Parts: sequence; C-alpha cells; structure tokens
Amino acid sequence: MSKKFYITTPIYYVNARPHIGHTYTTIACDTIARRHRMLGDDTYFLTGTDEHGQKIERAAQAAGKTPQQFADEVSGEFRALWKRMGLTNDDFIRTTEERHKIGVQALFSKLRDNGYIYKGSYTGQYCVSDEMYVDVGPGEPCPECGRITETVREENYFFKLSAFVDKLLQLYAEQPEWIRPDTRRNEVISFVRSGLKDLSISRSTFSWGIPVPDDPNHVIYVWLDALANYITALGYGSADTAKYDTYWPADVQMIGKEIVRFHCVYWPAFLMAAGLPLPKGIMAHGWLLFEESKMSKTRGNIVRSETILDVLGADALRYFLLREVVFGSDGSFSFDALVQRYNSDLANGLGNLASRTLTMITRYFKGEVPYPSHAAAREPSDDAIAEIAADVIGDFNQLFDTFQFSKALEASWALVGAVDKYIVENEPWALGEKQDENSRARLATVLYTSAEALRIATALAHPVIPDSTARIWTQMGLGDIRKFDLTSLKWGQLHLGTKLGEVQPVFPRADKSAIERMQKMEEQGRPAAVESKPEAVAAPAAPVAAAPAKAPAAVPDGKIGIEDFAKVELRVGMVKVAEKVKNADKLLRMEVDIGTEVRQIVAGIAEAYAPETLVGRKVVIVANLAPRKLRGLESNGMVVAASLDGGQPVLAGFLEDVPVGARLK
RNA sequence: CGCGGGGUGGAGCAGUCUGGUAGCUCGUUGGGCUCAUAACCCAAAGGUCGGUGGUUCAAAUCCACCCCCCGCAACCA
Repeated sequence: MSKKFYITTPIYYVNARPHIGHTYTTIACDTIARRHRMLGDDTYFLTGTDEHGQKIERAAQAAGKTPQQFADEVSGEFRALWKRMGLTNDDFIRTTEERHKIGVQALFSKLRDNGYIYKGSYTGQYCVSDEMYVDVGPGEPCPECGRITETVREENYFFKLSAFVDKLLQLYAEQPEWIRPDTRRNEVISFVRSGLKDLSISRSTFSWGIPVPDDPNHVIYVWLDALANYITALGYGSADTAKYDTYWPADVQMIGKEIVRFHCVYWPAFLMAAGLPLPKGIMAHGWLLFEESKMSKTRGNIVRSETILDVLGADALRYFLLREVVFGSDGSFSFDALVQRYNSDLANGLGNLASRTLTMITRYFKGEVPYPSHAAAREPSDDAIAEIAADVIGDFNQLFDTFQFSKALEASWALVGAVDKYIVENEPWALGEKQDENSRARLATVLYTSAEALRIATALAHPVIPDSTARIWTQMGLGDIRKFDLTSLKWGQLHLGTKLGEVQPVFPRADKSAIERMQKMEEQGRPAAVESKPEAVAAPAAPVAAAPAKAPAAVPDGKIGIEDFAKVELRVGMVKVAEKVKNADKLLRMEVDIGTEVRQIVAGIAEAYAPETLVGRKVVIVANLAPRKLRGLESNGMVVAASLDGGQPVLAGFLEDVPVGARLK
C-alpha cells in the first residue's frame, strides 16, 4: 500500500531565462521526488511557468513580440533545460493554459460565492516590477525593489485578507513546521501580527491575464493566478478532478525565501476562504550567491546550468548544490568549489571506492561477489562497518526528510571514508597474494563488506546523483536501481555470487582546465543569456505611467538608426568644481564647462573618483538630457563612463587633446 | 538607530536554535600503502571561535553592550 506524495516548485516567472537559482529549487524537489518514488510512494512532482502580468506584457512589447510568443519562448527554455537535466517532474503547468484559466476562474468564483471578494476603488502607488501596490507617497520608489512606482487609480476586486489574521496565526501556532525554516516562520508571524490589509486581486490597467468571471474588463491579480497553479494542475475546477482528489493537499511546497509572504500568508488565506485543504508545509530555501555576491541580471553574474552540465554533468551539479549549501540558508557558488567538491567527494570518494572494490572482486573472485565460508574469517572491524552502515541508513533518512541534505550526504560519505580506511587496514591486495584457505576466506569477508557498504552508500545517494549511482548499481550486477525498494535497505542484502558487470570509472577526475572551460563558456554565453530589456522597461524614467516608448520605426534587432543617435548630444566638458554630495555614498556634484555654459551635473562616481582628482579633467557629457533631481540637487546632464557589472565606473576620456565643447559624433 | 547577512587554524565553511573534548573540505609537512581515477590511509603543525562584560560547575553556543566586514535600499540620467 502506497502513500501519496505531492511536491511542487514555484512556477517560474518568464521574465527571466532559467539560471542556476531556478535549477537549485527544481533539483531539490527532483531529489525529494525521486526519493519518495524509491520509497514506493505514489509521487507527483509539479513545476511550471508563470506567464501573466504587466511585466510580461511590457517585456514582450519591448522585444517586439506578443506576450504569448514571449511566454512560449521562455517557458520552452525552462522545459528544455529540465528535460536536458533529466528532471522527473510529472507535469509542467503554464498559467496561459486553458486548464489553468478554468481553474483560476473557478477559484475566483468560489471566493466570491463565499463572500470574500468585494468591489472597491483604490488609488495608490503601484510597483510594476513587483506587481503590487506599495505603501508610499506619489513619486516615491518601491520599498521592496527600489524601482519607481506609478500612481494608479483602479476600481478593483478586493479579497478580504484582513479577515484571516487570527486564522493564520492559529495555523502557524498549531503547526510549527508548516513554515520552515524557523527564521522565515518568525518573519511571517510578525508580519501577520502587524495586521493585514485587504488585497486587491484584480487589475484593469492591463489585459495580459485571466479575465475575472463575468467582468472581462478586469484580469485576475497575478499572484492569485500564479498560486492557484498548485491545484489547477491537478484539475481543480475542471470536469476531471481525479488527480486533485488524489494528491491535494501538497506534502511539500518548496519556495525561495523571496516569495515567503505570498506562499505563507496569501496562499493559505485563499485556500481557507475557498474552503480547501491547506498544504502540509512550505519549505523556503535560501539564495545561491555567486562568489559572495547575489546573482542578478544587472550584475551579469548569473551562472547558467548548461555550462556545468556540459563540463561535469548533472550529477555533479546536483551533488554540489545539496552537499555544499546548508538548505534554508544562503549558499555560494563558484566553479572552484564545484570542481573541488566533485573531485574530492565524487571522483576520489564514491567513484574511487567503487573502482577499487569492484576491481578487486573482479581480479580475485572472477567478478562474483564472495562471501566468507566460515565464521572464523570474521573480525570486529567487519562488524564495525556493518554497524556504521546501519547507523548511516537511519541518519540519512532522518536528515533527508527534514531537508538537511548537506548533513545527510555528509553522513553517508562518512561511510565511504570508513570503508576506505577499512580497506587499507585489511590489505586485501596482500591477502590476494596468498592461496591458503584462511586468507581466501578473510579476503572474501573484506571484499564483501566493502561491496555491501558501497551498495548502501550508492542506494542512499541515488535520489541526489541518479545517473552515476545507476551506473555503479549496474556495475555491481544489481540491475535497475530505479526498481530498488529503499524502504527495505539494510545490511546483508548483497547476495553471494552476484555477477559484476564491467567496471568503469564513474566520475572521471576534473582538472583545472574544467574550471577555465566553464568560465569561458559563461563569458561567451552571457550576452545571449542576459535579458536586459524587461528591467529597463519596468523602470521608466517618466513619473507618468506612460506606455513604454513606442518602438521607433521598424529597425530590427534592437538597433537604432543614425537619426536616433543624432538625438543624443555628447560634448566634451571640463570639470571646474567637484565635491561629494552630503548623505550620499556614490554621488559627486560637479560643475562642468561645456563651452557654451557651465553646468551642474551630479553623477554616481564618488566611489571610483576622489573629487580633487577630477578638477581640470576633460569628460564626456550628455548635454541634452532632461534635468533630474538627485538627492535634492539638479543634475543637468550626464557624465559618460564605462560601467562594469558590479564594478566601479570608469570615465570616458581622450588620448589626444580636445577643446572644451566639442561635439561627439 | 534604514533593512538584511556575516566575523570559527593559511583558504572556504559547519557547529550556535537544544551550553559539555572546536569539526569538515582544501592547502602545508612527514610517513605508509600499491587494490583503485596521481587515488587511498596515518600523523603533525596551524585557532585569543571579532571585543568586553554577564549568566553558569561549564559559553563558539545563552544575555547585554561594543567593534569590524559584506549585500540591498536611500542617492548611480
């Protein structure tokens, strides 16, 4: 009899191409799903893409595509990547699919029928980037993301979120493990305690979304739309609810820490309002930092999973992510660390243990698993390994099931280490030289013990490194590891006479060139991988909620004509005065002579240039830029500088002398 | 008084919730072994656990205060 197990990833917003952060979440879920399948559970693993909202509408427009085309493309990239990585998701939901639309509308209607939705009007500052209203004054930036907000007045449908404060607090109190880890739970509790305002759950200012039932002028708020995927994918709201009936509520909903509020406050409130069961738990993992700094599109340090797949394979990445990073905390990624882990744990550890053990069995026992013919050939060290293995099985299971992947793997690698030591101490190669009965029996015991420990370590690691463990399993003559019943795993199941397959290294050692290759691939792949348009469009300079700049006449590939360039007036200027702006870390106030006049210009270069070094220097100025106030000072123009991703700006200059006021063309 | 994350041998980290011999990987040095993927095993050197005070039989861990570093935001037209 099997239990059901339903696990979900967030659905990924298609404004960004897949990067290693998405991969991290999805791999974690894949690993959990694989483990549950091995345990015989009726497992269902869902992932997908979130495709609606103003941000997508605008990004598509900027890219000269329809929103659907845009979403199709990026969603396709996600699916292709997961397929390539061999992920075992049972379904892939897209919020633009009909089945999802039906389900969301059914949920909306249900909330309305239950009296939790009312119509009201709302004027406020809207952050396009975060798709939410924020509590700031007109013209102020979004407190969440810092981007500019737009003043929007809408007649909207509202969800009575305020009615759920007590019920939510009760949920968190009664089920302390409902939100994990604790830090996230505490954040949520304090957020809810401070009170909840009703939530606007429709938009009429754009149309890229699911229409509100009976009121097609409104589309449903993206988060209500998106969150519903976890049930619409199962057929909620459709004629066929068999999967919904079987799998809902979810056993684990995995998320990143940035979307805790939506999953731990809004989502349960929606479900309560609809009278539906709540998921059994939300697990929020941390962020993956790239060599200490956050990966971001603007910084251009997003690592693509493809690079790692090409060079080291999916198992290396899977193992690294789950072993290196404490799940729930932030972790850092670097190619050095990846290769290091790969070599020491996989190549030198598990791979080498498999290689030496199986080679000796092949050599000394013609490739058949031996077993000692009499009890005299047993020694305490053999039993010690069996005991360690038994402990590891228990520890691994307990740690893994509480999301402590790094500790679980550490525990099972302790077994690998213990066997390496055991082999050296027992010198099977020396026993192999002798032909007397005792030596043979002793050799049989040592090799059996090693092989059995290897079998156990391999079985435990299978959900994490499925491909390579399957190969070790085959080499051990055990057949298809996917058919192995993990619940039965215990010492002594390896049978006498099991015929080994051909022994081959499973994890070839990676050398330094692997790191260089990956870095090179990243650099080459970067321009294509970075999608900068949506960000630029989402933060329009004008305070008015104008539509993004009308695409200038049909010029392909984002190129501009000479007439567009001619609109920009670049001039050589001489810095007369430069000083730091008070209360600003990055700003310098300069007075710049551009020939015809002296302009005040404020620029964000204070961290790269001391004011006194600038006086007398010639710089390039955008002379016809609209004035803008920065930290209270009006800036009439812009200093041109090279800006490195994550680095400091470098001012443009000339090798030859140029007169002040000269125009650049 | 903006929000957040940190400070543990040379490097990178775990341990802190739940106080009890400071652990892991790499690196260094010396030794061992030759089955194995230049791998594996042993040993050694290397630590004021950011500081000060407190609680305690006992503090990396709990409490208070302080110092420093790093993100993010405020400002990068």
